[in-house]
Amino acid sequence: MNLIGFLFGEGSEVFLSGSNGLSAVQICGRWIGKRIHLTAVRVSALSLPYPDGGVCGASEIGSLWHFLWLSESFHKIYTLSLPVWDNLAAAIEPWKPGVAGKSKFSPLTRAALWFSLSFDSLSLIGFWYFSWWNCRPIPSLKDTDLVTMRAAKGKGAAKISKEALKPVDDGRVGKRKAAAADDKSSKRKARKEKRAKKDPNKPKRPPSAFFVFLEEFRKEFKKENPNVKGVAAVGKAGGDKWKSLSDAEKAPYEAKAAKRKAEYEKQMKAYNKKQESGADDGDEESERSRSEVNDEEDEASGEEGQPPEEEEEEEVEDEEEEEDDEDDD
DNA sequence: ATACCAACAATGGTCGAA
DNA sequence: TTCGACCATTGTTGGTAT
Repeated sequence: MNLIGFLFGEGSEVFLSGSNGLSAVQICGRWIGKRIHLTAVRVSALSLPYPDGGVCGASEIGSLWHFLWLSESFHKIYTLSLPVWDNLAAAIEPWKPGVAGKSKFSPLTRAALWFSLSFDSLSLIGFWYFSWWNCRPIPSLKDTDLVTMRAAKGKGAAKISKEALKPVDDGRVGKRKAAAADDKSSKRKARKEKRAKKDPNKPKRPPSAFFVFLEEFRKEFKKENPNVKGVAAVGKAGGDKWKSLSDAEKAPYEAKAAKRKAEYEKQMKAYNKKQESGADDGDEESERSRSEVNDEEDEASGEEGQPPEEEEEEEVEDEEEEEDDEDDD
């Protein structure tokens, strides 16, 4: 477990973050999302004042949490229902530091009390304590600050900014619309570059069940709406119709899609084989590929081709490196 | 190991750039 | 005139991040 960093809670939700910008973190084998992490960043970036004065950094909280973690009962905490928390909170309310006249114990005493409890109870109380502690409002910090903070860390800055600024309703449509609002020229450029290096011989991806359905739906739609020519309208209507279909109604399309997928995998197998043998030969490549184009169908149906004698890992690696370089842009 | 995200499959009219 | 991006949709895939 290397994620131990910082824990706090908010209502019934539980947040945990590593100290170094994890976008997804693991809690007892469960993965939680980036949104959670953002909130954690928000708090951890501020240094947390102890209720009794002094400042507690994320690493120190991490140590405390690490102890709690050792009890291996966090999963229980995570799944406990709210009433349990309410009861717990009420039970140790008098301990709450900062509540005038109610703080019976010094931090040291409190710690001793905690240690005297069973591990499970300790975890519960510890969790509640940190939750209460860290959930105070932070009105001065906005999502845009998170972007700045993350940008200062360098890696992953762009991603976080996107996430942070994403509208509450983050459906696919919104995402794509947001993307469309980006700098179009640069995007176009990037796409152009990518397409330029695309291999025209590479088999096209098979249609998903929805696309199989769309093939039929377009015909229907055309019949019913001969005047509507834009693809957007068909796409939208098709999407709506698809959502209204039952699983049983979708089944035949899914079956077709599965079939197409199987074909695609076959073709890809042949294609990859060809790529490998192409990389093998260097100068002979053009000659070979010419003959192989003719044999393509044969190859796709019956795999008789000889496997390459030696693996040309270097060449493959070079290709990968090139792609990586471009991706860096 | 897992989450997350962008790209990509098809379609045809429209528009801008070269 | 030609070429390519864009519009909209859902599901899948491959790559990347952690």
